[in-house]
Amino acid sequence: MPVQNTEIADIFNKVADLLDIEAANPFRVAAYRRAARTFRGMTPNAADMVAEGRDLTKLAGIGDDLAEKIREIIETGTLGQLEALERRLPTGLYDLLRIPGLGPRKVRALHDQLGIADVGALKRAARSGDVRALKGFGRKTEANLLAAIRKKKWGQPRTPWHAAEKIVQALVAYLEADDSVKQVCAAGSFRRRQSTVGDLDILVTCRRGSAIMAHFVAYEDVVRVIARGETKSSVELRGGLQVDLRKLPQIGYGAGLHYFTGSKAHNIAVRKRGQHKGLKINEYGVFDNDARIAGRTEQSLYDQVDLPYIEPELREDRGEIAAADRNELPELIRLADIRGDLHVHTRETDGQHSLEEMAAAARERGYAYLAISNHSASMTVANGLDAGRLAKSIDAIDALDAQMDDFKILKSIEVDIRPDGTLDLPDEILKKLDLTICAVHSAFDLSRQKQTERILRAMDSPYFNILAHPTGRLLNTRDPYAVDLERLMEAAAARGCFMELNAHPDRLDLKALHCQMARERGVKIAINTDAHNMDSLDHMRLGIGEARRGWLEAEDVINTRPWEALKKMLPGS
DNA sequence: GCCGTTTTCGGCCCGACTGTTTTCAGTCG
Repeated sequence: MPVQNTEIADIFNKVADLLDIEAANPFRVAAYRRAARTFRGMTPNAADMVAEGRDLTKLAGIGDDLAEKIREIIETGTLGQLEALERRLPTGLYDLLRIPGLGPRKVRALHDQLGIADVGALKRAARSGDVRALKGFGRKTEANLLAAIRKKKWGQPRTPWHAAEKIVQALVAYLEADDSVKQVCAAGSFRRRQSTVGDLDILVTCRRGSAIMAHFVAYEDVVRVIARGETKSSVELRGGLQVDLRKLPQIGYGAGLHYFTGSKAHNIAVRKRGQHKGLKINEYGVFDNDARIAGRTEQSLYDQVDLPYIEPELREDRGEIAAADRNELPELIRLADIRGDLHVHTRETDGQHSLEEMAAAARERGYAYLAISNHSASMTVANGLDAGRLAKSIDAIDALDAQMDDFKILKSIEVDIRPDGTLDLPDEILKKLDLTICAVHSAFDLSRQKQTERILRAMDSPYFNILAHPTGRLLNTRDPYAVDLERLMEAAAARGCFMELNAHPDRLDLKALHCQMARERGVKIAINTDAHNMDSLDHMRLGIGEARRGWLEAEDVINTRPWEALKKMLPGS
């Protein structure tokens, strides 16, 4: 398998970490981190770009030197510079850097003066009181380090967006209950709708003399106050999530909201744009010399740098600023654009509710249609349907559908793609369906090439319509299987089939970056919930969030269309 | 190490809070 972009990013991040500890020029360190970020957020494979002879220095933050290092990584799988660094410094220092409160300077002091090379050694030194004796350290630092090690805080998994949303709702309601509070808003990666969030950034504006920080740290779920100041406080909640509260002046609310929404890369790009115009942009406003000229709203800030408003979901410095400059920002899809769900299960297999109940629940949500897509036979653990049971299910759907005049129930199946690339049910029964969802549920560990060929072969079937959860990832649980998505997308575009954005909170698969890739290649997406019960139909909004991060417009999504229009897009109709 | 609306050299985004400090470095976002 060719070297992946994420591997290049990892190597550059490691180089940056070790150079940082060696106290190299901080801008040199930043250059490696910026390059790492470029590769983590890029869809074309750098290895392919090199093979095609494309110029890597056209990429943001890549100059001659880094381009050469990228070529070395692609050819050898490693970087001599990193190996040299790792000969000088123990690799256990990577873990030390991840401990909150330890940055490159302190890690270096621990290593040089106490010979500490890993977390275990730090723990022993802190317990014996050696750490507090170092210049720049003290009793409190030592105690904080021990506490952090004990809680393994640095390895904590990120919180899924939907779990963060529950926490946000409760906390926002609590803050709003304080009479002095005027506005409350959750910013950060939560507002950008990232599928997982590392911490929460809550912003407030208050009346004069507010005691909001005291109110905040008194919240019942707070287990630890990390920092408490006039305008900023940080706490840890039960469950480990860190929440930062910032108090903003009303006059700079928009600038603060922009700043704390991020992403960091987007902010830097916008601020640089301001610099070119002689303006200073910070969390308090837009300043011309010392005069504030904008910042009450986000719009006023974008106005000053001659850009239209950019939706939070797009603020990743992945082309949105250039697109805004050309006035070519996408008009992002909204929940109200969705007309039906094409992937739900019933009690017939592993769902919790009946066909009638699921249809009624879909109708309640204002949908015009619902496709019943139960599992196929080889999913024995889910009581998958064989041809006989599917035929009966088809009759039941037809019977119920006949009773409805303003709602359509569609006959579908989530048919397994077998390891050899054949579909799990015969064509004779598949042809009786309105559409099919095709899915990989087994043999996740095939080589990248075999997995890709397996799915490509399945796509050859005239009854292949939608590829379900195309990478199989489960957030915080299972990595995506190895597959060449670019080839799959090219094939999907050529064969007129579609890819799913599975809105299940642990899947969100395709992820945003891949949605953007599909859009660029003209592959349309179906956003489906994979609901196994009525309530889960509401996961659609999670899918919409991910789709918006992936630049999708209503036009790019097939289930924004009336059924008659969608039907015409399916092969064979 | 990158990069150019003043630059091929000399800049590089910016501010709050903590802890260890008598005026600030380090960390964090």
